[in-house]
Parts: sequence; structure tokens; C-alpha cells
Amino acid sequence: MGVTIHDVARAAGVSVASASRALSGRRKVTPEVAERVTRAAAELGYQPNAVAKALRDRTTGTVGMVVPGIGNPFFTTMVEAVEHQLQKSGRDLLLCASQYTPEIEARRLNTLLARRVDGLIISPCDFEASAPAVLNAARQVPLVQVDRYIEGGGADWVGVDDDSALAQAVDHVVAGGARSVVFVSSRLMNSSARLRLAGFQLATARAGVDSGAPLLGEFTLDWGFEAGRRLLADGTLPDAVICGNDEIAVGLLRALRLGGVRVPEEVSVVGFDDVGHATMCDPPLTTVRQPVEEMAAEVVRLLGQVRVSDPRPAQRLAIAPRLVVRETSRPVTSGADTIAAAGIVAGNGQEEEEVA
Amino acid sequence: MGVTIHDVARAAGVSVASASRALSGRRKVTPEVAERVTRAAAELGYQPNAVAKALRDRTTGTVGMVVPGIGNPFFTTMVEAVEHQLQKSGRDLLLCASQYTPEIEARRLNTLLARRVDGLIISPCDFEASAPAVLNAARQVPLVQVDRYIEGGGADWVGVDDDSALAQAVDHVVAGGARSVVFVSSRLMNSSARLRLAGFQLATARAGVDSGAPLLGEFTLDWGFEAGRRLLADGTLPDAVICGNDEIAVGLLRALRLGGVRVPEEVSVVGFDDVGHATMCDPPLTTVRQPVEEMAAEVVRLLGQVRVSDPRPAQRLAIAPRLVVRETSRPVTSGADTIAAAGIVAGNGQEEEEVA
DNA sequence: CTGAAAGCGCTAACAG
DNA sequence: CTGTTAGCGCTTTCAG
Repeated sequence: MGVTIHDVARAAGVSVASASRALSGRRKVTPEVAERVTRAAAELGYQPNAVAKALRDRTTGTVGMVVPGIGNPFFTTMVEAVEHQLQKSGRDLLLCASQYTPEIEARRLNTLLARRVDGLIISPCDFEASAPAVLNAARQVPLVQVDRYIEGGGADWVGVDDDSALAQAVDHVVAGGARSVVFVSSRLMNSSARLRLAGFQLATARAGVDSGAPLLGEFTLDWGFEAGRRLLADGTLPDAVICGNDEIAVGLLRALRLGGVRVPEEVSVVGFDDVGHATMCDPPLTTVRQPVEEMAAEVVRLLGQVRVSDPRPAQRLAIAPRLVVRETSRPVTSGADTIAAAGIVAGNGQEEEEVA
Repeated sequence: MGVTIHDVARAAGVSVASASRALSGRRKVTPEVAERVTRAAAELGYQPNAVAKALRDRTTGTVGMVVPGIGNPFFTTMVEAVEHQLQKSGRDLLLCASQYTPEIEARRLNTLLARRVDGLIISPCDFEASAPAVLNAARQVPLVQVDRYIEGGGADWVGVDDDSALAQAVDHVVAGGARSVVFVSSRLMNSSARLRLAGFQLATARAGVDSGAPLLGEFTLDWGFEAGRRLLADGTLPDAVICGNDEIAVGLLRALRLGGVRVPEEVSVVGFDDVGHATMCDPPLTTVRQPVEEMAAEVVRLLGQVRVSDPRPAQRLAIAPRLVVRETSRPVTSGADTIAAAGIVAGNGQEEEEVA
């Protein structure tokens, strides 16, 4: 360690200024100087100190990202997509997990801020409890929320159009003949859980089908399994179950199979996310696919537009998802298949709305 | 942004030195000064600039970690465990994925080095191709490898004792009556794949059972599924299949079920890792559990002992794993169960060996 | 085109 | 106990 630009300059017989210019290429130097500096740097194994550069430039080339947990395949997929987008502009990602805990989340935001990230991407773990820390961070640095958001609309957000998603899911099972459908999801402590439940209720009301009390727990395999057991214990199974994410769906599927229930003959199951193991579970899962790459692209695009000094109204970008039909849902019966087809087509657009 | 310690000092009517001392508490100041500084800092919303501190201290309080991919649950589990350990000493983790590509890996190592991380934890994606970049990094900063390592033993490593692991797995299925067993794993481009295959061959030879040609592809669900199809296509199934990781095992299980093969009645299946969905697949997977928390603890302990300036011989720490018997393997028959029991007991120790 | 020098924000001597 | 000052490594005016 420890070879600085001074060492390079000395070895090349020029001033540090020239060395800096030659190395960065941001200003003209004689070809000969350029050559000497480049060689000296190579010979000494010079590696620029990004910390010093950051201090001087007041910018780190770094974006912080905070997600609830990296155990959830949806978030890891999103992280990879964001990293991929950032790479295009040569920036790096600092990744943190809040472990679904607002206190840890706040601490993570603060250390990211202390490290002077140029921007922040966050999926706040709690609709209410995350708000103060997120708002505070948004005041210091460009920030955009992804997937989940905090109450009050104080910061930009990119996510999926949950109303469209649930409408597609509900219409699809209804087209398959379902008359009763229940929703298994997470408790309402984050925006996704709220929006999806609302979308579900809207869609079932409009379709005029029977929706029992929703089963609300966590976005986990375990909860899906547990919910499946409860459904079985109830004695009277619904025609279809729509799940808040794929983890839940896979757990539920397993409980159902253990209970001797045939899917999709006796009950249809629809998931949400289409990341990870949806194609490999048994039977392959019908699910709503989140347009993760698109979302990631929008997130970094938005991040580049945010100006902390001159705030504009917060933007919300809800990208319409697409239902992917596999084998856990009954095939469409009768002429109703036009509905499902329409749902798929409608899912390709993109909506933009502004929020007060 | 932009409230510095100078602002705080001025507001408190003291020098920057006193402000710094009061804030850090690393030196005595009058209670009154302490009080005034603290209040000024709070009122101004002062947030120390970690970049400046890092430049001054020549240490960032940051450890970089590079794993092949965060899509693999084993690595995410390991990352979480490492983060957890690091937190105890107040350090932060900078996480990068090499995407199983040596070039990306090398680039990631360099930006981490440029950002002056205090240490590096890496699971090199390729046994050979990763070596130059890893060795170069190890020359600049304390570095410990985890799970995978590069050829030549030039850097510390913490991992699992694959010989013990495979011996336990093989002895277990043999105790259940298996006479032929095949190994499904990854191609040999990383150390884990090599060690596990070697361990498998050793164990089957010692047990005197028939091991066909190993099926080597990738550490993925898809490969497991594909391998299952090939086994089925062969017409003659082995009594047991041992897999290089759980992803493979889950994919294999699915192919087998689709092919109408009953597990474990017709063939036993054993996985490796015991992270993620091993308990939730159907039937629950018998697998070798990696002691992830222990490994993470050893990694950060070792990291604190490495001195770049005064290198000591590279250490290798192979922690013995434990076989977790669930429902994809046949129960032990006859008196042979003493073997399996011995395997489990032997698996609780910890071995340390030094490498040339 | 090149060099000298200032300064990013912070902490640790070094005096007082 | 407190203040002044140097300097971490870098880039960028500002003169020449």
C-alpha cells in the first residue's frame, strides 16, 4: 500500500498536477509527459485513493441501497438489476439489509449518509415506522423508494401496479371458474401488503366473487405453509387462493399437497413476483411477474433527476406487471378466455401519476 | 449537506479541536464544553463526514466481501452471518457479486481496494482464474477466503471439511442399504466442487460401494433437474444420489417425482448446505449442514490476525459439518446404524491444519 | 502546457 | 484542559 500520486510524479519527473492531469486525461499534457506518467504509475503499481478523491470532489461515485432482507429472492433479484443499471454509469452499490427492523434501517441509512453516498435507493420495511429516517435521508441526498414506500408520499417511488396485478390474477382464476377466492399475504405493515390487499378487494368486488377474510401473516414460506394448514383445518376450501408473493405460494402448495388436495383441480393457486423458484416448484406456479429490470432502470433514471436543493413534487411510477400462467391454476373455461387475454395485453403499458 | 465540525465549533464558541474531542469523547474536556458542543451539534444536525475521517485515519471501518452470486441462498446466508459478526466490532460490509466471472471479480476487488477497505472476504469463483487478482489483493490488505479458495494456498481460508461431509453422507445412505450411489455436482472450476468430488470418491471407495461416473454441471436447480432426467433416461437408477448442494438436490427431486420415482423408497437423495428451502421441499431434504455462523465467526477472527506487512504461513480452517437426516433418505437398517451415529458424533469437532 | 498552492473535513501532535 | 496547526491524497484554480 501507500504509493501516492506524489510518488508517481516524482518518478516521472513532473509535478503532481501534471501527473493528475495525465492520469485522469481530463486536461491536455504533452504526449511525452503522458507517456512517462503512465509508465511510472504502472511500474509503481499506483492505485488512486478513492477516499481522497471523494473528499476532494465531494462525491463518491457510490449509491447506497437498503432492502429489508437479502433472504428474499425478490430483493436479491432487484439488487442485481440495480447493480447492473448502476454499472452503466460506473457507479458502485453499497448494499445494506435492514432485517425488517426500522431501527436497524435508520442506522444503516445514517452510516450510508456518513459515507457520503451520492444517492439512496430504499425499500422501507415499515409503512409508518420507516418514515422519519427515510424523509430525513431524502433531505440530504437524492433518494428513491422501490417496491415498498412510506406513508405520506414525501419521496419518489417506483413499483408495480398492484391494482392491475391483482385484477389480472383475480380475473384469471374467475375465468377458470372460481367463485370463491381467498387472499394470503403479509400483515399490513408495509405498502405492498396494503396495496395488494386493496387491489384484491377491488378486483373481487368487481368480479362479483366471494372473498373470505384474508389470511395475513408474513411474506415467507413458513407463513404460506401455516396458512395452507388453516385453510385445510377450516374444512371448506375456496376455489382459488391468491398469494402476496411466491414464497407464500410455495409454502401453501406444500401444505395443500400434504393435505391431499389436488392443485389446480380442486383449488387454483396464484403467486406474486415470479422470481426464484416459481418455475421449479411442483406444479410450476402461475404468478404475476414483476418487471424487475424495468423497475431498476426507472429507479436509477429517477435518481439522476432528483435535486435535493430544488425539490419537485414526488413522483410515483407504477409499472404494470404481467400474469404468467403455468400449472397451478385451472385453464380458462368457456368464452371467458377473452378476459384473461385482455388482462395480459393490458399489462404491457406503463402508467405514471403524480402525487400531492 | 455541509455542516462541518467547524460550524459546530463556532456555534459552541470553542475550537475545532475541542469540538472533535467532545464529540469523540476520546479526550477529556470540561463538562460545560462537552455540553455546549453536544447541543450545538444536535441543533445544527451535524453528521460527521466518514470520508474525511477515513482519509485522516487511514482506515475506513469497512470490510469488503465478494461472493460469486447473491442468487445462491448459501452465499446470502453467509453474507448475513458475516455482517452479523462484523457488527459486533462496529464495522460495515461492502458487498459485491462477481457473477461467477473472474473478470468482474477482479474489477470488484480493485474498486474495493481503491475505496480502502480495511479487509477483504472472498469466495473466489474460479480455482485458477481467480488466483492472480486474489493474491494481488491479499498483498495490500488482510484477506480471508471463505467456502471456495484459489489454488496454491497463498491466502487464508475458512470452509467446511468436505471429506467429513461426504463420508457422513455416503456412510448414511450405505447404512440405509444403498449399494450404488452417484454424485451430482458442479464442474470442477472451483475448490468446493473438487473437494467434494474427492471426498465422495474416497468415501465410496472406503465403503466399498459402486459409484458410477459423477454428473457434473452447475450448482443450480436447473442442473439438478437435468441430471435427474439423465438418470431416468439411463434406465438404471442408483440406490442413492448425493448432491453437491441443495439447489441441485431440489431440482433432482422434482425430476425424479415427475418420472414417477418414489423417494426415498426407490432412491435416497442427500443434499449439501442446509440453507434456504431444504426443510420445505417435498419430502424434506436430508442434507449436510454447513456451520455458517461458526464459519463467519472464524473468518472475521482470522481477518483480525492477518498482517500484510508480516505474513505468516497461510491458515486453513476446515470446520466439520453435521448430517441432518430428514425424509429423502432411507432409514438405517440392521446393525449398520452405529456407523451413521459415529459419523454424526465425529462431525462435531473442529480441525485446524497448516498449509505449506 | 506546466507547477505551486489551496483546501475538501477531520484528528493528533504540540504548545500553552 | 484548550487552541493552533499540520497533513491524510487528491484535483483544480491561478499564475507563469
